[in-house]
Amino acid sequence: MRMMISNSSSVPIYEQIKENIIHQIMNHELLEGEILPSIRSLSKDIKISVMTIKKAYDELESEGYITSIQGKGTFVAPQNTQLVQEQVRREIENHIEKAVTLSHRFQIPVEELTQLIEIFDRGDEE
Amino acid sequence: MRMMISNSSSVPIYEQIKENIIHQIMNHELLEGEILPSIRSLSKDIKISVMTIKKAYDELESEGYITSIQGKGTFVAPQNTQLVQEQVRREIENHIEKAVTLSHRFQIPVEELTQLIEIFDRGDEE
DNA sequence: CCACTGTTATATATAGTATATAACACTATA
DNA sequence: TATAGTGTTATATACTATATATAACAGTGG
Repeated sequence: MRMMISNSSSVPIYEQIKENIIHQIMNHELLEGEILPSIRSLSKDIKISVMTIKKAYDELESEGYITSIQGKGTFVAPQNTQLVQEQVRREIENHIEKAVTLSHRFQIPVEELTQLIEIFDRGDEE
Repeated sequence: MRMMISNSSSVPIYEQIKENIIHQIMNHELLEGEILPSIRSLSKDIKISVMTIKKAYDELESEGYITSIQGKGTFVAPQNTQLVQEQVRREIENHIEKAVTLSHRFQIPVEELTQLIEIFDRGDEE
């Protein structure tokens, strides 16, 4: 499993692990039902304490991303696509709203925002 | 001075104070050269330890927002408008880029983003 | 001198983060 | 059934960030 951890970051290690896994689920690099590395193996792999991995997995489970089964392992939970879509829309709205608010505050024409969208829209497709 | 502090927030108090003052400077509610409340008076006012206020002011000073003069007080530093504009543009670009990336990842047409801009653009002017 | 500024230092408390270790419980399999 | 792998729970320890309280020091201005 791909997992980049910065030990010096101010972001807690368990948060980095969470973000990493959520990101992989969102990008379908991890699929529904797929098994995650066991707590102990991931612990050895990235040299992080078992308890820290456990904390990350616990929170991911309580947030509905994964499911742990004692004795078997930890698996990617079925995605509630509608819920995900709603969360994503909310996140997008937040970004746009903040951008617009900043434009107003500093008198930047909103046309520049639409231009930025076009630029990133092109530059982002691979 | 207007200052809302949430004691239960996960955001540190000194960070909340910083954000609050930066926001007021950005919105020209605090003007260049204007004097800020003294550390002790603000401490009494919002019932926060002197040292916490000091920490907030220290960081604001090292970030160039304010200037402290021993025995006199703490003042809003002259704004480097060009630098501010650049920072704002960078922040706006970040928001737009994230919104576009999410749209791509979840196959939401970017046209919806431009629509959102229009909506917030209208809704935001008072 | 006095009353207000900011500055520095010390001690203390609490919470979050991270580690190490151990024991327990469940599953699958040789 | 023994064993080796899972997750779970508990305990102790350490470090850091945050926040508080208190005190003393230093500069400004009336």
